[in-house]
Amino acid sequence: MAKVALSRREQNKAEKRGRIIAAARALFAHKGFEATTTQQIAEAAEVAAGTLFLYARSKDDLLILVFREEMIELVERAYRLARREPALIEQLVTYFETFVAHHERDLPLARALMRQLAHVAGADERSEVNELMTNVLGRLSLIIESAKGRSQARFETPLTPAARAVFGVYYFNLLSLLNGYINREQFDRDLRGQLELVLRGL
Amino acid sequence: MAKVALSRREQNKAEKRGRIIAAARALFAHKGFEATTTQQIAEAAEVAAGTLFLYARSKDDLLILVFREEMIELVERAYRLARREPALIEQLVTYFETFVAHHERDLPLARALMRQLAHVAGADERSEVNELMTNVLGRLSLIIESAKGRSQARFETPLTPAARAVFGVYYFNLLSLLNGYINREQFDRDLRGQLELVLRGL
DNA sequence: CAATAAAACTGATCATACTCATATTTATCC
DNA sequence: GGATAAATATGAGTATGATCAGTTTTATTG
Repeated sequence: MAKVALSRREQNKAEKRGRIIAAARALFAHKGFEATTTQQIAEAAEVAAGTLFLYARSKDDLLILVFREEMIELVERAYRLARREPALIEQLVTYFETFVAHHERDLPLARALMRQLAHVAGADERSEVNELMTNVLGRLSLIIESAKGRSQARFETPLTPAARAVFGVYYFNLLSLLNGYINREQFDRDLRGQLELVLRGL
Repeated sequence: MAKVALSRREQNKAEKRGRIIAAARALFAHKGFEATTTQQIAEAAEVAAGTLFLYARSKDDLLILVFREEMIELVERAYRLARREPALIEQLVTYFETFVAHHERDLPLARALMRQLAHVAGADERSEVNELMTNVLGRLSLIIESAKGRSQARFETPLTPAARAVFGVYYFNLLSLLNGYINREQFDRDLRGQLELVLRGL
């Protein structure tokens, strides 16, 4: 921990930020995203209504604030679990299923979060989301790279495009799940089937 | 045209609907989606503020109203253009590039539209969006199926999963473009590279 | 055609995300 | 440590998407 010499100001800000995130997380989980008002979050965090918008550009932005650390841990865990699998297809399935299992705890909220991730507002938000995506795609690249060593992927396969293609497949299926076009069972089947297809080629 | 025997009521509704769509389209194009108020649309369409919400459940929903027919034609045109190509990879690239060329005329609006398509509100909207997606994916399936006949795709490749996988790849790249992570040139390169990858397998 | 019912429309009203002029708190300087 | 500047917080105010009780228009019935 390199948390030395936090000035009074920085302490207060960090503390307030923490209260806001905690309040937002609790209310979103309890009442849902739309049903939660920014007033309620402000009250629960014991800050004024306007203060909220010094820490998040918008209500939507609160979602990113709330989920950022959570997502970083999730990606880490998904990667750890995926690495234990011997076959590339299982690694990919495990990686993505770990995400979905997490999202399944609160599908409406995950839906709101995905909406926000897919519609970044400005430069600041873009770089935040980009950081997260880089993390997710980076792990995917590592998984694919290691599969090359086990002869489960061609050596010529470029890692970044491969990771992005595979993620695209996952993402579209996730949207189908979150928007109620398919259920979890179908999602599992579809994802696996499509990933197999991508590994083999059409 | 099977437009026989429109009752007075149906006539009025169709006319009003048309005015609302036209007004919304014009204002969105001219001032952008966020900067356009529902009041302005109502005024331009010469209906009361509340009437708007009898034709669209929400402001966001107006986007779907505005773009539905447009999208149907676009898919048709993209399919026609794609069929002229001899190679599967070129067919896919052409199909998707036709979409993007259309979206490029107004990127912010396309971004708003994609956001809405990815976040359907209720059952009615879901079926509307579903209809559109079925159309898009259906054409994709046809393209892939015909490639089987030319030995550019395996016979065993299941069409629907293949179409969905390929679309997923496109969709994720489209989001990157719309959110400003990449520019058009990069998009073109990335899309082609990733589609080639999916055709060959990893 | 008058009476009744059903559908469609209206616009004042409401709820709430977000702003901004003002006040308060914290840091800096001599 | 008092004065000044900078950063942060406040909450009343604003803009606007959405609602809904009341009105108007259209259809139906006898």
